[in-house]
Amino acid sequence: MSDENRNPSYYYDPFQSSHFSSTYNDHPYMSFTDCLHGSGDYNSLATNFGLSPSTSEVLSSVEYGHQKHEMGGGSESTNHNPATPNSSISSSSTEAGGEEDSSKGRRSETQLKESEDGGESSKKQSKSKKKGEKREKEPRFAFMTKSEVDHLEDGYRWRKYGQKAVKNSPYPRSYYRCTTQKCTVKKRVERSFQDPSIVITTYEGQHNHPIPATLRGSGAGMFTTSMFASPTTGVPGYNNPQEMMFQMPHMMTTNQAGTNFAYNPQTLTSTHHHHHHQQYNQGPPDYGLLQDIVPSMFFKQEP
DNA sequence: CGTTTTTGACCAGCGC
DNA sequence: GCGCTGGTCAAAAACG
Repeated sequence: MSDENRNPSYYYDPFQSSHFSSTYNDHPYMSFTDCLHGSGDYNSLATNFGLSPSTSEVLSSVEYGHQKHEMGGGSESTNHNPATPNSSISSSSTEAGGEEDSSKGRRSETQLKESEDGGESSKKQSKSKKKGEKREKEPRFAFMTKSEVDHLEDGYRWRKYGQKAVKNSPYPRSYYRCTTQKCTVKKRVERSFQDPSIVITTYEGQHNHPIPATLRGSGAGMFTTSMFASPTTGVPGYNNPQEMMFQMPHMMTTNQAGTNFAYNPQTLTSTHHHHHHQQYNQGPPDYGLLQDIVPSMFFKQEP
């Protein structure tokens, strides 16, 4: 049931409201139209990105788990004039229940606390990781999308392994896992508790396998993206979600030829062009959609 | 019949 | 230590 209600709403809401306030757990959250916690890795990110647009529009995204860039000067004065008045989303955000949560300036330690079993309890069959080997905190990446469907289609196969209710939110959060056995990538999907039209997708980990050739020429998953190297320079300690946000795009931050705000869906289909043998993380990778999408919302201003 | 979803139980971390 | 919250497991159900 539930066919793919592709409801591509092209809404662009670059930092409109700037008061980021909540902190979900330790994950920095953003306000309505802004962003929220993020995670994931570049590969998956890009890959996933490739398909998101087809289903809906990405509003913003965040990534952390790698090195930290100090953007400084972020300044919360996001009064950057919404270039697009259509940001209907934000309009409602004005009140939307007036829930801004306690904007506790708590520092968000973006750490994936996943400690494994503490001590060998009696049970604990599955997961034979008892070697004191801690779970590695893999990078995560999250982005917001305006979509009617919770689960966005990407080129990968996911198996839902859990669902939990989100506090203060009528919408539950779903946990997915890549069906590929070697793949440890997890995906978390939830709908914004303030803007039901927005879904928040969070990827965690990186795919160690190619995208299943399930979708035939549908325009999904064409990014093999092995670009972007992951420096992993220690764990970041963001203080403000803002910082985090600006950080995420650091991959394309390099300069992005001029922050073009054009997020043409067509880019999607015309991405497979450069098919050389250079599959290394180095070199000028084609950012593909990322270039179109991300920058538009992340670079509201220039340093 | 294999696979995915559903769903409650379970577990780990944090705050009190 | 207890209770809350978030995340995962796993058995059964649902799905193809």
